[in-house]
Amino acid sequence: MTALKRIEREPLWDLAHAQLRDALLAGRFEPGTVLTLRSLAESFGTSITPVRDAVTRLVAQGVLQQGPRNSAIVPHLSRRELSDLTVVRCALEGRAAREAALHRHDDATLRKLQERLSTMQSLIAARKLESYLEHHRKFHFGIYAMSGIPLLVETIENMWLRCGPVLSYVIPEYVVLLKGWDHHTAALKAIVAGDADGAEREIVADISDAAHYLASLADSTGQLRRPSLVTS
Amino acid sequence: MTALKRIEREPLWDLAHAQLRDALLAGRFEPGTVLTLRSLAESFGTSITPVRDAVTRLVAQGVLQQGPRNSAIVPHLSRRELSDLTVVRCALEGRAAREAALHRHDDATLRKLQERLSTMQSLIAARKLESYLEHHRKFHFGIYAMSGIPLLVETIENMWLRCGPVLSYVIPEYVVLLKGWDHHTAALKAIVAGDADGAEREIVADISDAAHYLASLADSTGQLRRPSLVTS
DNA sequence: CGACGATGTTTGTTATAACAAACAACAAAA
DNA sequence: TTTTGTTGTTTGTTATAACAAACATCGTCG
Repeated sequence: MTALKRIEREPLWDLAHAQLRDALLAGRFEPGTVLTLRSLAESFGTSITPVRDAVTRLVAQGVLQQGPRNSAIVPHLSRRELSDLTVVRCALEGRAAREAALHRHDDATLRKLQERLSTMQSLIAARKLESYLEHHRKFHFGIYAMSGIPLLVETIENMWLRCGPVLSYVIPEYVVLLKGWDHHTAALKAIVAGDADGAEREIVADISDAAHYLASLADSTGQLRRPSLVTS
Repeated sequence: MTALKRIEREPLWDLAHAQLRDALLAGRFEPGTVLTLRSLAESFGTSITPVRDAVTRLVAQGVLQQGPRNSAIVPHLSRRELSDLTVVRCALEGRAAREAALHRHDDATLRKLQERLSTMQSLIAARKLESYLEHHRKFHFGIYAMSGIPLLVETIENMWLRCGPVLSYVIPEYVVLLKGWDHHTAALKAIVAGDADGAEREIVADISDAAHYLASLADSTGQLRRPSLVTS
């Protein structure tokens, strides 16, 4: 058999899962929207079976909330839930930064992160905020990957998914207002220096500051909503 | 409307999910076993559709590992994975204990935990180790619930599910060998006293000690296996 | 005797239909 | 006008069948 094909084709529900996940993370669904299986199936051009698998998986991950009749609704994020999320994220991501600082790393990976950091700063200066988000995410997870603990990275990713929409439409204006990159450079510097306490402190400060800014935007009911949403 | 019926009937896949979850946690499946949808469906007396939902959910939670052809296999736990699990658990559960110590609590809940603690000690003395496990779990989660952060409790529960089988057949003989209840009483005492540092330290020590004991039981390949399993 | 290939079986994937519960709309009665 | 009962629609749930890929079995050829 000459076939080295290694087909490794992905199932339909995996595609649906990825698409839904990205849409949620990008904030393309209004919080409170009920996602019906048949409408999703129609938009994907498949049967309801694959989208049911995808939605089941997303609900299990906590990305989607399950409504009254086991319907999947894209979750609102209250100030309280954001606060809880912040506690868990600080524990997890702070620990990841600490573990990263305790290891010795290749120069290549360190240089890559530093390059990303400088491109992030130039993106801020140029007000290219759409592409900043992606770099922001990759910088954080680049640090977390340096912990060498896949389970930790996976759990952190789960938490990001839960607060994804809120981050997506608030971080850009936050980062241009504040001096947010401060903690990023400090954290990376601490990791390079092997300063575990400093790395954890800076990452926790980065998360806490952003969360504090977000919490100040909540309305009277404690709900966090998209501030402007200038739909093109 | 006289109807107070509150039907609240659970779907079949929810029952299958709960049964599988409990079986995993109790260690009734040998690690490495492939769970086929049709055989599970037959044992549950249902179609494959509900069990597919349940398995999908368990895989999404990381409780089950997905094998080569997207088949679900009950995961082996290597020494390395146990180590990673321990890091995450310490970060999470230590934080939960810390948060619990920072709050003021009802006397009722505190007394309930203390009662559970004394029954645990008497169970150890009487060598009733099967029922000890359940109390052990409820004591820990009783503390974590006192953090007042449901997301934190939920995430911790997820981690317990991942190492469930190993704990189930090792903890009993561990707890009778060592003076394991020491950390439990110390942690609860610290929480009552509002000593956040002490509460975190004791819970972390409890987890670390048990993990260290488990790691010493790994075979040459780094796999953790059921030590004796005296099947009745 | 050993290796290669055909064939049947197993197993996850997907589509479809039938079903039940919940919601919405409308009409009729108090 | 308000309330109530009925009906039609929506939507998640479950079963079943068809399908494709992977694995096992076994026969045939070298």
